[in-house]
Amino acid sequence: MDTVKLSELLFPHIKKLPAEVEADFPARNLPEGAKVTRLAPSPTGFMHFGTLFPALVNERLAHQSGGVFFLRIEDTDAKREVKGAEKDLIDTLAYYHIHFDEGAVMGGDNGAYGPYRQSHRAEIYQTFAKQLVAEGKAYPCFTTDEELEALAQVDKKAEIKNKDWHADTTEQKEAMLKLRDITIEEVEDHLAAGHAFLIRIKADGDPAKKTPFTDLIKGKLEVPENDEDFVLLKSDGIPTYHFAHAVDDHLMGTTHVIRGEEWLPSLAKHIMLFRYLGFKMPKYMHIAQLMKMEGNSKKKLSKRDNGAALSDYRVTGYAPESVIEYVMTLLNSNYEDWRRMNPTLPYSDFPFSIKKMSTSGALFDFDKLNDVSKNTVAAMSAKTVYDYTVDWAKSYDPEFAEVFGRDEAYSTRILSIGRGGKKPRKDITVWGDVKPYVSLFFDEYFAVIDAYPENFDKADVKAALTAFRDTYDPSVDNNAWFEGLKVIAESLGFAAEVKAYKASPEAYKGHVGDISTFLRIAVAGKTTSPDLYEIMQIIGYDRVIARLNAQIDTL
RNA sequence: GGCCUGUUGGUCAAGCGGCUAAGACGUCGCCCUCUCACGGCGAAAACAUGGGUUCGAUUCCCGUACGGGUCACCA
Repeated sequence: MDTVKLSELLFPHIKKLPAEVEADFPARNLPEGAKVTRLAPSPTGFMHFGTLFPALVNERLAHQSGGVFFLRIEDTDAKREVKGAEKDLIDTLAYYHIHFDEGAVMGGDNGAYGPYRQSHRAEIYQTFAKQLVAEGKAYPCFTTDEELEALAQVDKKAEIKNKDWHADTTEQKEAMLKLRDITIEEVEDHLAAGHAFLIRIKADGDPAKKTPFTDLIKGKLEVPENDEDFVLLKSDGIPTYHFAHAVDDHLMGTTHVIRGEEWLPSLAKHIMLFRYLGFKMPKYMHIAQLMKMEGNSKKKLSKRDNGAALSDYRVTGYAPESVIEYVMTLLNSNYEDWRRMNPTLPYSDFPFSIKKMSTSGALFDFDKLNDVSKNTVAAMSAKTVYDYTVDWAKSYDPEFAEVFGRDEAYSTRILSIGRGGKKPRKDITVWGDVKPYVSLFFDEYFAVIDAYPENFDKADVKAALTAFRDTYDPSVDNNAWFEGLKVIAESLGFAAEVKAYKASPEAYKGHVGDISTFLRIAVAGKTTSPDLYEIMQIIGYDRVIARLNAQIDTL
């Protein structure tokens, strides 16, 4: 068999030699230890939570080492491609502030190792495929799936669909092996008849033999050799994942391949490919999948699952920082300790360690995410929270966006209550929490929701509100203000100190805290609110008096 | 089913042959406190299982059980 002739027959249009292609992709000039990583998603669906894992690990490892992080779109399957998925991918990654040094950008490429969309690299793959055919390491296959299945008397598609796997029969194996025996004459006939063909690798492995392999996360593994003549080039001339991975990551100079552990079983194929092609293998890290609870068992978090779509987090109003922060806690077990020590540093200052990565899949935990988010938002400036909230509300609550965004200084002042310092308030988990929290500051939303406690005489409530109205001086400080409340309390037969009341409750009608509750209901509309003094300072004297009067009139 | 891989409290997770087996979230209790939100203290709660190896196993080895992944002209 003249394999060189065969390769010319199959790829007459490929004139370049592999060496010439190599010349177009020179080795990267990077300092010692710099890692080159990539995110290589396929545009077959919308970004989901799990995608953030490899994205962040790739990004951290590259940038932490002074290396390069690039985006490659693996659009090799036209059938499964989802319209808009690529845009969603690029937009979402930008929304989460995941920055690429090079790669696919909206409408084109940025970088010297492109094209970064695999659909645009057909000739590159074909150059290497041609070489493999010429070297007798790969061969054309004109047999269709249907013919193959008929030959082996199995319906592989049904098996896949029903998850009903059977060991390959000897008939199947023999049928597969026979495909290798195609002759030049047969190829010429097929080509003359215009038949489509695909390229298969001629596997020389023995699955009984194991190759030791070290994964940077999983540690030492045993990989059985590959004996499957898997497809390199599909009949449309576009490669499968395996072949594209080997060619691209070689040419693009990827030093570390970081991907989900679902790729582990394909490792044998990749080892074989790098060997056949004479490429040096990159280092591999297979990271565990994110799981969710389904009934009593863990399941892979898939695209359709509730909470899986990254866009959901945006809609619900989680800050991108919160989501990233949560992912970091899942990725590196010592991240939370570091965060406690460094509450204000950006997450990118964290010394990310491969060693601290979990080998098994974590279960998504909303409670934990919410807690992380609360802390993340609490550490933001009032201005940042304001900007995020208005921006979010514009899409999901336009009326509130208008009201809250009307006076930035005013709204920011509200958000400043209890912000900063050692023990900041943590009222906001998602942007949707802002509205109920701040509504009392806006006349369009203000309403007296809670009733006055029933164990008090309405007359006392009215007297307290009246006394406060008549003495309220917004110019005094918080302490003086509260002293004023105590005076009112005593004048109405309430204890000025809670302790005094508790010591002898029968001696008083109530205590100063009760007086403040009356006020709180009248001015804030409910029994729970941030610091009342601050509220009054912000809403202003006139509004305080108006609200008091409205209550005094109805009591 | 074959192959690969994993198993520490409800969840995440330290641990790397000798510990009263960290910590975080959640739950519960107490304290602080003019409400709320913080904050502080405390409680309940775990090494899947059976064999080895060893003076000694959560840690090393083998089996079992139970998870997970994968087995396409999908990635």
